[in-house]
Amino acid sequence: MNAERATRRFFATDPGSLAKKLIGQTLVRVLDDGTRLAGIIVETEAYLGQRDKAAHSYKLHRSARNEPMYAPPGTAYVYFTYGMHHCFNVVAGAIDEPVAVLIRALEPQEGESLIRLNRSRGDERRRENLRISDLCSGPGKLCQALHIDRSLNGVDLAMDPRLFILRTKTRRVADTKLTNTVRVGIDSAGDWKNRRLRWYLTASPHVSVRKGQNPRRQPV
DNA sequence: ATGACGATTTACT
DNA sequence: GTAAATCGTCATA
Repeated sequence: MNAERATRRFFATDPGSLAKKLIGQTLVRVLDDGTRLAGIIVETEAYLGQRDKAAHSYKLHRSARNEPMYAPPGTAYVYFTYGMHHCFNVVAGAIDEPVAVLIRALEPQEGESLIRLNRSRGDERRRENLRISDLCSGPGKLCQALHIDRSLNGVDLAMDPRLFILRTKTRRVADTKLTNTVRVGIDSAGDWKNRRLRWYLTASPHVSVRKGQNPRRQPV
């Protein structure tokens, strides 16, 4: 209802603002066979570029890996980490300004059965036991769930048929429904690890980690 | 050429 | 709580 594909203009803002705007919007992945997988974005983190010690683009570092961060806003930056996981970012700001928003968690919306299969690694027992809140509750999990890998690195989210953001124009999640806290997994970022550049939908059970709470012990 | 490490996830003690 | 899995990237030589 009243949903439109996000255009370049939507992404052309500072990463903190985009991180907040993205909460509540829908991430859509269309597979080559036309299958559609989607989820509502419930958790994001902003990476501020040149001055941000936790960003891949700290001090304007530029390499083959993070090249998409220098591309126009609305570009996908997908990278491979820990030898086994992918992370998906939305490039923000302006061209040659390497800032981005990491998408950290989704509430599954379309294609749950295939998402469940993607997350089960061929283990039927595991597929049955996965809770809905385990499907996309982390940056690596949601990439595995929606088949997002380096083949989508650098694509234009405003134009590419395989990956885009569906934006509900008349709705926007109120700040009062969001928790704003420190980013996850950036322990070596010095004082930047204390900056509150992470946002999540406070009431959502699909968030990756909560302050002082082990996600594995969350009730169904 | 080599070694350390990572914007993570999972299983296990 | 701790540790393993697993490999591309980066800094150093």
